[in-house]
Amino acid sequence: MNIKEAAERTGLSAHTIRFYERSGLFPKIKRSKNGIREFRDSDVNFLIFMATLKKTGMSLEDISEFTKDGCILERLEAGEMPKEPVRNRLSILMDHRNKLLEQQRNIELFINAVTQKISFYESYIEGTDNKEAEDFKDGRNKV
Amino acid sequence: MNIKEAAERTGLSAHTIRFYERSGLFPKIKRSKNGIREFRDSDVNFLIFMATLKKTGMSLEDISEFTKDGCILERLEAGEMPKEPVRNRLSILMDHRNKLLEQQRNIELFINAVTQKISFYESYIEGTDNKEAEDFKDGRNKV
DNA sequence: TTACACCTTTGAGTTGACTCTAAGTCAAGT
DNA sequence: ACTTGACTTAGAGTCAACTCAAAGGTGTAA
Repeated sequence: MNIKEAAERTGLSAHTIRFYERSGLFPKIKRSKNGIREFRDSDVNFLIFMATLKKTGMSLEDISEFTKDGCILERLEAGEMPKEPVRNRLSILMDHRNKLLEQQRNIELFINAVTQKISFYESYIEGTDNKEAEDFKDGRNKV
Repeated sequence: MNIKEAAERTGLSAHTIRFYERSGLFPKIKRSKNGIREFRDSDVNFLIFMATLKKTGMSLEDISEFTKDGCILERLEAGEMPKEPVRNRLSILMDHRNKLLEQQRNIELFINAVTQKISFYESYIEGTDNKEAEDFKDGRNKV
């Protein structure tokens, strides 16, 4: 498929995909004889995974560290993959998973904080008294 | 307290705090007679709340929309706060909470995806067979 | 009094991540 | 043959969010 369809499927713009390739964020895409990129399903899946790494806060630099050894799976299946790059990927992914778990905890805490603030403002607008809101006003949250 | 201590307590740099004030991200901090910012605990709490909004993905622009009516609580207590700005804050917070809930769902999905990839790479390194890893290799994840 | 460690300002520089422009190629349709 | 709409490149431009620099003020301590 061409870059336009790949863009549609990944939710990235064609511009962005070219920019990513130039920046070494993923292995070079195969070209047709006139130099046009021909995306396979697996390329698109790779892009989608990268985009998800991105969405969950990984920097492009870290992503290119992750992808620098190219498409590992094909070589794994061919039995010609050294273990070192695989270990490298593994440690990047494990670090990222730890970050995600922390993010998950933070989000939960913050949802609670926001919910408290919401119920405080709500009770003000409704003119009702609200125990939670009163607690909230104890000076730790003068906003 | 001075800006240095406020920086330590909030985890922001003094530079960043000045930059935030300049950008209208929070109500101007009171100054001593020689123009030095004097932070109260409530200012620091406000900053921490803002920093958390930031950490959970709110843009500075949206944060300043949130804070543009200044320190509401003081005026609420004095009974001199119109309801409109409170409604405005409420709707910003509710939008943000929705985003957070979505983020929470996405992170969970992605933790699962990463965990699968991790167990695939692990089983490769250990040279063991792994049903999950085999499923994973079905062509949807050629990475 | 001199040194030091703070503080202040404005404006410029940096970084990351796009996003677009200009100038051009190529293939298919009318 | 010509138009249309894809594609290509290198390099420039944009935007958010800092981050720093220069030049100077203030207050305490030896």
